[in-house]
Amino acid sequence: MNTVNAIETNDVRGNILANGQRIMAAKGFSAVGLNEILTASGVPKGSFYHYFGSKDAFGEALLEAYFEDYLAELDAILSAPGLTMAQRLINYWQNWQDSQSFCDCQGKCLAVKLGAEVADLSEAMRLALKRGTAGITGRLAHAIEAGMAEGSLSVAGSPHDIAESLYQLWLGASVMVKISRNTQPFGTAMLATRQILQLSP
Amino acid sequence: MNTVNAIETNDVRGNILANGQRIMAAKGFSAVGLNEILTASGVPKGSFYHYFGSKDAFGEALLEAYFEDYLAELDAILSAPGLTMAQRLINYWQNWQDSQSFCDCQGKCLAVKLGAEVADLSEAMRLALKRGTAGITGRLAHAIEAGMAEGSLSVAGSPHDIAESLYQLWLGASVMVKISRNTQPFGTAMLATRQILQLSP
DNA sequence: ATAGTTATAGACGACCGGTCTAATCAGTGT
DNA sequence: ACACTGATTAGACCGGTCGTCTATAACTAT
Repeated sequence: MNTVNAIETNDVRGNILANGQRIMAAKGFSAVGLNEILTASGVPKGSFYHYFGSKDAFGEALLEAYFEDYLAELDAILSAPGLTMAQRLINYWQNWQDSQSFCDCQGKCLAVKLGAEVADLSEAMRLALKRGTAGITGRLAHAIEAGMAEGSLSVAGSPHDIAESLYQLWLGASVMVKISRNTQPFGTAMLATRQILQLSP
Repeated sequence: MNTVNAIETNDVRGNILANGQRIMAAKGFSAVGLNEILTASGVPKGSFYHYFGSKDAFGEALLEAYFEDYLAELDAILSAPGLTMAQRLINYWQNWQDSQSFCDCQGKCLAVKLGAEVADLSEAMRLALKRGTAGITGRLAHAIEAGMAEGSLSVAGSPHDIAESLYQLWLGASVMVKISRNTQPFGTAMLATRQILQLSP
């Protein structure tokens, strides 16, 4: 017990998580076997249960690692210097659009890909998703509030409700992009977003 | 070849589809084996491949049957007598809300449950989803147009764009309901919907 | 009744899933 | 150099997967 949490993100563990994130963002949770992730990581099958208690626990860790990075990037976008809050928010959604348009519209957002599939499957993963998405909408709500204070945008209703509706909108738009294999849904989502934030189209 | 499409919806075939719909709406596509559906239907395994070519083809038939019923119900709601178009549209989303709040928020909408999971997995199922959702947004767009014509609502932008954004919003709200196990996201989605349709909250 | 088609029945194969135990490795203190 | 300890790996294990295949049953039509 000399290294309680010394190098918490062990090289191997982090590698498995990174590969799992990439592969499951493309194929889903149930459709992917541990074998695929482990061979892609160059890690033997037997090692898995040394790092994770089960596939469920692995999924939970996966989501937690994902949201940690995601929220860090969101924080960076929402505190970019020299911009109004309205511009920062638009940049966030612009960034969303870009990160979901890769390679046959497969995208890499785990909330989009795994949300509906996993919420009814694993309580641990559901709660990880709940924490992560709550972190996102909370930050968006603060940003909207700040934008109202500085006068760069205005909304009808509570900032938190608006933040949640906008997140729902973009979540749904991402699903539609997957279904239609076309980024056009992001266009209409952006129009609706600008309308709700009362920005010029 | 005496019964080309005589009793198209054979009792057995329809039974398999109905049970598959129920089970997959709860557990997803990849996580459910044919065995579970067939034993639930009281149909032996061997019969399956008489009615469906593969699990993929079954999924496609499942989605087609689902959207057929869905669109019929949507048509009924959007032509209910003695109501304005605005009221009919609100009824549609009220109905959506009710049909997704059952039993631990598992819902029964296959577009919500299977959309993200299946779009990257099977081209046939993806196209079935695309056709079905296009049917929904198309009807919503017409309804919005009619509502504008009769003066019961008004929107900023093209009715079709608005219809798509509203559908995206409710799709995302349904995912969030699954994640949070709470119907509150439907509340904010309804607020945003009324705002976009410029109806009194 | 009989021939021919349609549907049911379920065993079977090849494979892959997650899980667990036993062996191996690496590193430390002496 | 060596035993000891914990971290890591290897692979067996059992159950379930989809899909196939043959044999039987139920109809239909002549």
